[in-house]
Amino acid sequence: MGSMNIRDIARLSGVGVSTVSRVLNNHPDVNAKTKQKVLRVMNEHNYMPNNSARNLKRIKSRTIGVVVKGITNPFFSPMLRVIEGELARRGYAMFLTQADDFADEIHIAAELQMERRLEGIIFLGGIFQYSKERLSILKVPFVFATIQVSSDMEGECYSTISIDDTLEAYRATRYLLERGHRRIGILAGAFEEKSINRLRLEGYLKALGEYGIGYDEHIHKNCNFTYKGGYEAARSLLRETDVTAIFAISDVMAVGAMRAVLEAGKRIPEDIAIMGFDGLDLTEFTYPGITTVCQPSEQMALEAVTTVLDIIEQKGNHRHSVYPCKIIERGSTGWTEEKIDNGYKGEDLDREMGEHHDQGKGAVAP
Amino acid sequence: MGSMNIRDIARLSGVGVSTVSRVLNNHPDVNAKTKQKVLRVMNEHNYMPNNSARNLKRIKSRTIGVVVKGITNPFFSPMLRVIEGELARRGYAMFLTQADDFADEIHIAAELQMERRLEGIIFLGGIFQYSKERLSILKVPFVFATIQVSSDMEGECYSTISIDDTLEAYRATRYLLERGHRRIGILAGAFEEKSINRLRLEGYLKALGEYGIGYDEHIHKNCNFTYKGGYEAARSLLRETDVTAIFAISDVMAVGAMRAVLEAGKRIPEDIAIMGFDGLDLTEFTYPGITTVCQPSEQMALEAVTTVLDIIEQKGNHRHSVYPCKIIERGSTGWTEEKIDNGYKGEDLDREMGEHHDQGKGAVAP
DNA sequence: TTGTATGCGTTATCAG
DNA sequence: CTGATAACGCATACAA
Repeated sequence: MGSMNIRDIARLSGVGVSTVSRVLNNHPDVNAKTKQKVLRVMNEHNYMPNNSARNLKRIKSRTIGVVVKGITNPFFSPMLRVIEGELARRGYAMFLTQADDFADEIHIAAELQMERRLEGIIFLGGIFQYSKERLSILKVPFVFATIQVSSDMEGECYSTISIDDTLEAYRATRYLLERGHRRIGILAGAFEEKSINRLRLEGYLKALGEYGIGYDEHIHKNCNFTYKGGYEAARSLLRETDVTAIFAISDVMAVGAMRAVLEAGKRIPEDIAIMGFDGLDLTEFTYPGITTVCQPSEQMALEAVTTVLDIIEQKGNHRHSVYPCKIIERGSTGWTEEKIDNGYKGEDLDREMGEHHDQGKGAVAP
Repeated sequence: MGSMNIRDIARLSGVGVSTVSRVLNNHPDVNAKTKQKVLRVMNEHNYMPNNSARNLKRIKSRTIGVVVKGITNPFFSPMLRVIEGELARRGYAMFLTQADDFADEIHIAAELQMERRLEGIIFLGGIFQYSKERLSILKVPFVFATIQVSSDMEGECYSTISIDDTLEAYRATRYLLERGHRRIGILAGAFEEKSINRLRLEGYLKALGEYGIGYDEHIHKNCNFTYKGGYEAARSLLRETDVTAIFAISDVMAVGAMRAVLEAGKRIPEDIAIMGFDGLDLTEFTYPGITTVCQPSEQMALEAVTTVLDIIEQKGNHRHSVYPCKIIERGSTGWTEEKIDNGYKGEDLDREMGEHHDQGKGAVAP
């Protein structure tokens, strides 16, 4: 048992294979009694249909593929929960796949659409520019979430759900400028790179420009998106420059930067203010909390599902949604955080952002 | 094009289908020139072999399935990197699958072994007890990593790679006791539950017992494994009790607890000491750093691969490895952390733990 | 309502 | 080194 096939089940149940197949696929027109018998035999031998064979024949699967670039990125966790939930609500299954940092997510999606007979694809994260030819291998509707995609393909061939990285970085920088900061260090990736790095840097520069402040390469630290990257970049910023504020273009780096500042004996926000980006729940639980540009990630996840399913079900066309972020003010930029006795300080955030209580899940099993 | 099959390629290349198949699978005995021609045709029409069909026929796939319970758990990120790297080095592919919190990972694995013709399975996280019957549906060698598994099946039927949760929690608690703490609050799950919760709680109680201290339900806070869970539990601990130390059985909770303590105006470690568990890299970048029971997760990941491949390749038998943890001392329990001018404080840790620089990867794309 | 026969795209077997 | 052909396990059209 275990390596039973549909024919074995048919024989043992005294029916034909097509009847077994019908039971398997919940076809309506099969005698209730026959169905029970077949199900019992299946259970007794714990029969398990072969997915490869099914997918080989099947035309539609009511399955949406989700290709995540860097599945361990904490930013995606709540989004995945929302996507799976909403897909289930509308009667679709989610097939989740991880793409490594240097993997070709389009190729992965292309293989998947065939293998799993996907009816749609949602990309989370990934690169910025795809050629028309590359995208053309995708035969089912697809949407890019959380990235602004540019390609030479007609915009009507796919959807995007994103934020305006430049605008939001601009707003974050203005936030600091308006509170008197003039020397604002920035932790980001290389300037040349076409990516969120670039876009957010442009917003930063635009805001500075409005205050008559030019680009200063000394206070732009090029670092990777890790705690350690933020820590080291902030350290050299403190050692070599006279910044009064640090803008980290990801919350993870902001956490590392915070460590560097406190370790150096400086106060936050009195000596150095810190601004993050993304809205990870971790930023609410550092001390002080980190002011951050919060992306409405769960709304965006919902929109990704709605968009792709609407197209599949012919209820809509490809569209390009841009969501506004919200600066969540916390102690790292001088906001007075409510204290322990005033009740749970996170309630406001919860109300704004919807349920995201299980974010930042720790080691459950290890 | 795009929906070409092996027969089309064969026809266009002027060869037989089996030759195309040989090219596809890198068989040695195919004329170099023929091979080039076939490859060219494949490329021109960007042919993509159908995985379902391949898996339907194939006997072996040189693929190891990795079933992760809670893939967004930061504890697993570095392990996955190690597993994939080591598998690749030995010529195997990794097929990564996520299992939801309440999903049946054994069932998922069973489907997968058939669908992908897996040659072995590695479980990361998951439940504690499996029945013999349930495990019997797995036909290929499998190992459980990071959990102690108990089942009524013979121990020779699978491998385990784990830590001694009870012993390590005992050591952590002793560490606090030896530094003078007598009122040590603990953040953990329900006592009844058979899980790491239970095991770690037992270690905690054993250490207390050796100092003549009994169980006090008031200072055992039952909370989920999130920042928020740790935060809220620690808050009520501070409000209702007189603890001088808090032992969080996961680092994520320790971070939340730290916030609660600082927010309440208490000092760490002078007023309240904090001990974590797991060894997440985040604990190095809070301020103060969090003393934690560091699991050798990357070594364990390596051992998981070695074990399962050795069995597959008949070089070894199932074994049960238990790895010792190491208490990484940091500021949260009074350890004097090196300051910014003394060079990068993480170097020692790096040397001990091997390469894990890319842990805690943040928002790369969003 | 049920059974039979065919083919999905590939690999394995065997014969050349 | 290469080609023809029979499975793999299932879903579906069609026949009963």
